[in-house]
Amino acid sequence: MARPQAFNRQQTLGRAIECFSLKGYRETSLSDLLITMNISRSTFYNSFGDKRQLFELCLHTYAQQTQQILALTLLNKKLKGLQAIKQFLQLVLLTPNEELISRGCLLVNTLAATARVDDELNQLAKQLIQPVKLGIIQQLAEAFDGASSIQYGEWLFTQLLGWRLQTQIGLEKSILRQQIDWSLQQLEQQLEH
Amino acid sequence: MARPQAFNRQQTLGRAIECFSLKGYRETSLSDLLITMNISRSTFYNSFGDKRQLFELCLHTYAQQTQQILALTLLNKKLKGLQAIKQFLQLVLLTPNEELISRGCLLVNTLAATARVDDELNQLAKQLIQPVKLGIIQQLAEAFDGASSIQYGEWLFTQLLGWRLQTQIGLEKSILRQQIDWSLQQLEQQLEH
DNA sequence: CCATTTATGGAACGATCGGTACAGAATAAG
DNA sequence: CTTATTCTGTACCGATCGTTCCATAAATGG
Repeated sequence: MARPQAFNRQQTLGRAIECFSLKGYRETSLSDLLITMNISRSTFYNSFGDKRQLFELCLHTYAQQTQQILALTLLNKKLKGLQAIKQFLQLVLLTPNEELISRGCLLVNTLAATARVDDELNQLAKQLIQPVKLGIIQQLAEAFDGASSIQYGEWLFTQLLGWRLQTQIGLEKSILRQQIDWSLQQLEQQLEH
Repeated sequence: MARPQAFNRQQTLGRAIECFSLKGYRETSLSDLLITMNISRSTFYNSFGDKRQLFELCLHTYAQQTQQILALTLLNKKLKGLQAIKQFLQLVLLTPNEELISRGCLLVNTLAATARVDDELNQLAKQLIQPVKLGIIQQLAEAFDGASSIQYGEWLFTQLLGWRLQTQIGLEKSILRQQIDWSLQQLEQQLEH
């Protein structure tokens, strides 16, 4: 009865996520988005509301994808304790796609960029990244008592933020892998005592 | 023979650093700067060139201040090895000034904000923060062999980036102190072996 | 053909950005 | 006083920003 939608919404949204991950919310102009998403100005506003609505949609979508990686590793139950965490970190930080690495994490980038600039987006990003921290803590709870798992989880989460920043700056992959191994090795030593 | 400069250049520059530390280079508008620095538009351009020149001056000035903290702790030689590093981290991350903490580090903020957006500023920030990493490595060299001190230094530097981001997001000071202690404790354990 | 919906292109909007130009008042030393 | 320099206020520039509107073409089903 009517003309069907010509573009793939999922794919177009993915391109927007790439765009925002590269430059962040403010630094990404509408022109950047239109070119990357390959749609017209009119179609953009008809299909995604406006720039901010699209960005929030990207945050939610990206967070959902991250949640899936969490489910594949931490909540898998096939990998035990620290081994699951190591695989999660490697999967998230050492993805074979070179661009994915240098592009950084949309949530962490947004956290850093919106602090004291855009409270609303900052709160949203903080909320959406919470499951990652909780997932790590929950996984650590298999090996440590409650207090320790929280402490070690927060400690690992801090390092995750640092690694995310390092990948953006261009730390060599081999060193990154080395650091991940070493950090988890420290936790393993705590297990033995 | 002529009218003297009315404003304190050092102090005005310090306010500009606060401004840029809060919002970053791009998000800080000229109006923000003029209000915070409390000078007129004309004086601004007469005394500091333009926005970018001022920002680069701020980066250099801030780096120099950081260098002084480095000199007071790491290069002091009164504090040995890990103890000096711990004091440096505490001094840099747990400064009593509440605003200083939540404001974050100008260099790290710039590193994160300019990646893939402004290569020139990114390179400059990367170059100016290098002495911090090297200082840590150099200090570690008192206790470890060359390869290990580099590895552990890079590891600590990554965590420094993470802690910087956490302070921006609002991690509790007590937890931050706890994490610093624990990370250095891990290094001490390496010493005993 | 008609109606409906999706697409596109272009023009224009107000706002803000960084930066410039200029006229004039203030403060110094000769 | 004159001269030199510093400051301020204001008006303006071109560029870019996100956004809205409108006219119109394209693709579907009845």
